[in-house]
Amino acid sequence: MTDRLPPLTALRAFDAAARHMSFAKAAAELNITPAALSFQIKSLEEHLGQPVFRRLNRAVELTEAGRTLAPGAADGFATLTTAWRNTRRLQDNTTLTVTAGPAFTAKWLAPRLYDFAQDHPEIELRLSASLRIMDFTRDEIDVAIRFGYGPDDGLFSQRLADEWMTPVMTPELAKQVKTPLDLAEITLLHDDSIRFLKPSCDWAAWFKAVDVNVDSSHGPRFSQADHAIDAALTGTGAVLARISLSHKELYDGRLVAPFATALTTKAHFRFICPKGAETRPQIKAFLVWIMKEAEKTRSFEEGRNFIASEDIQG
Amino acid sequence: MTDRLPPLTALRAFDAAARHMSFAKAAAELNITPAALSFQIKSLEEHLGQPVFRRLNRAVELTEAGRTLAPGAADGFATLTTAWRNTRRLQDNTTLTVTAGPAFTAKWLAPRLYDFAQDHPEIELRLSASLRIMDFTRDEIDVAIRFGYGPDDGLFSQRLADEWMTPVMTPELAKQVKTPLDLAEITLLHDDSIRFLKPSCDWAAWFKAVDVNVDSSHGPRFSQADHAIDAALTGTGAVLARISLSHKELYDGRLVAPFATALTTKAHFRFICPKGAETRPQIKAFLVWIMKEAEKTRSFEEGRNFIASEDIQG
DNA sequence: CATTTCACATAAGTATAACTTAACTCATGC
DNA sequence: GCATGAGTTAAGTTATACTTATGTGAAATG
Repeated sequence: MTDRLPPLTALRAFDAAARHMSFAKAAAELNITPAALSFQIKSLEEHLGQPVFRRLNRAVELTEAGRTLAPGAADGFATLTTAWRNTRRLQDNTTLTVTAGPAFTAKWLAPRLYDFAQDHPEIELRLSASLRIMDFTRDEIDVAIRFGYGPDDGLFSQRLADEWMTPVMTPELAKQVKTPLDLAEITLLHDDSIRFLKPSCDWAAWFKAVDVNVDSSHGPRFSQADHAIDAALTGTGAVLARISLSHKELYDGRLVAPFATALTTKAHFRFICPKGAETRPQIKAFLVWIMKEAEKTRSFEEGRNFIASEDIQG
Repeated sequence: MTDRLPPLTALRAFDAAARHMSFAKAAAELNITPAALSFQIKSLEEHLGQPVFRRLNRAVELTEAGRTLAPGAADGFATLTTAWRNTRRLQDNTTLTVTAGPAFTAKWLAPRLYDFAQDHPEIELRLSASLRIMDFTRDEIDVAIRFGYGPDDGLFSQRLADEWMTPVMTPELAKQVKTPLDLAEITLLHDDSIRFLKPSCDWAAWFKAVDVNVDSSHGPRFSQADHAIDAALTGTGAVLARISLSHKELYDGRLVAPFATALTTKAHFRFICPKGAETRPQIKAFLVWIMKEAEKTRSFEEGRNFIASEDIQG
């Protein structure tokens, strides 16, 4: 009565047979003859002490034991296959898969993609926009860009930029807005994507920071930061925008940030990859490039009156 | 550049070596000589195209490739081992592991355990009380008893008893309670564990059913049904109890249900096991026994005035 | 109703992967 | 300076995995 695993080839043969529900197809998948596969199954059944397949005339069906074993076997081999493929992928220094949130992808990465391609024509950059936390072991991801607090234990983590927020709008709209109080007369766009931040960084906090009393509860709300900025780009209203996401638009002059007062947050963007992976050529190249780009964002910090969001509520 | 798996024995050798961080210990685990294990690792590295271990003088450490592969390999083999063990367990007809919620375990299964042991001394029954939905493939569970709506697709499912609810209390307390209105004078105990039921089955619903106006918002609240019943057993107050959980106490006379009006729900208790497993001797015996016991509960249905909870709100 | 066909089982033999024993390397520690 | 510990390598053996060839039984075919 050993609980140790049976011969692994037999288990793999069973997995293939159970997935195809056919010995012949399973044998084809494994590049062996049906006879060999038949023996493997038989061997497995001897180890188990009972059959896993019921042999019908022109088909096979799983016994209860087979049904018990099949899902776990499929799952186990799928895990092994994925891990193996991801390990092999390390040798591929021509592609780099980066995951980031939809907003950062749209407003930060995508506009700079061309720059990166110019600097590193040998690297094929793939973007995977998702809020889901990716698993480097399971998903085919090399690098993640994440916004929040950290720390990321067991991973290589590099702080890219502190985040701060200030009202932005189109230059046309800005003509109507000379003082913070004037914001009460125009539409306020709300970015709900950062509601998870502990000292909240919304319009209410900003108005407190400039010490004016404006009801900021009205106006459209956006669950994704980039949509709020897109709305502001149409001239609809002003949005309290994260600098990292609006930097490109500010630089190009399509948006302006007329007020010096900015809210700082403890959250920041981080570059994350598995420990040790930061030395792989394409990851190193990407890190160097993104750090350089993040540094450029600092130009807008000049002349700002920074107020920490955590100092406001007290 | 094949993405097919390397020799599985080599992968398993790597898994053991990575877990122990020692070739010698890994070899001991696999009952092979260190030399054999060394070859396995070498073979894996040849298949991969790069080393997975860095050989130091008196130790080994994982390379980046090794670190990428190790978690997936460990996970994969753990899955396979679990699946295999669970399949082997099918041949064990002497134990039976049943999972149910804490309340059902405490108030229904536990008091009847002795009966089952009397009927089936050859079966060792194990109870696993947990609200967590168990996975028959992963956890060492044969049978689950679940309360709710179903359906349970892909599983064998047998409805055990419809659930209905009526006020219960100690006989002493019941002397003070002649009409539903009298309930306003005593403490009402609230069972919050069934708040997930769609037409709610709380005191408010029951008072509506008997058409009296009593404020039922006060009184202690219990997140677990058995705790509410335990409180009622001390004479603290009355609880709107699920019949299945209070049946034993009603039968023994420690609680009474003075009112005919009862709320029926669409939820019910179900016996669940993997499809086909219902024919295994100990599972079949348990099913027959639990059905018989559930049938006994029906004796309290006589003379009740059943009102469906979904008819009340309208 | 005989015949073909399909899907798997079995027998016998072979290739190869897995393993063992034994000798080797090379730093570490007493 | 010699034993020790951890891993490597070489040579040879065993057992596993696989192949070819043939067998079986029931369903499909015409």
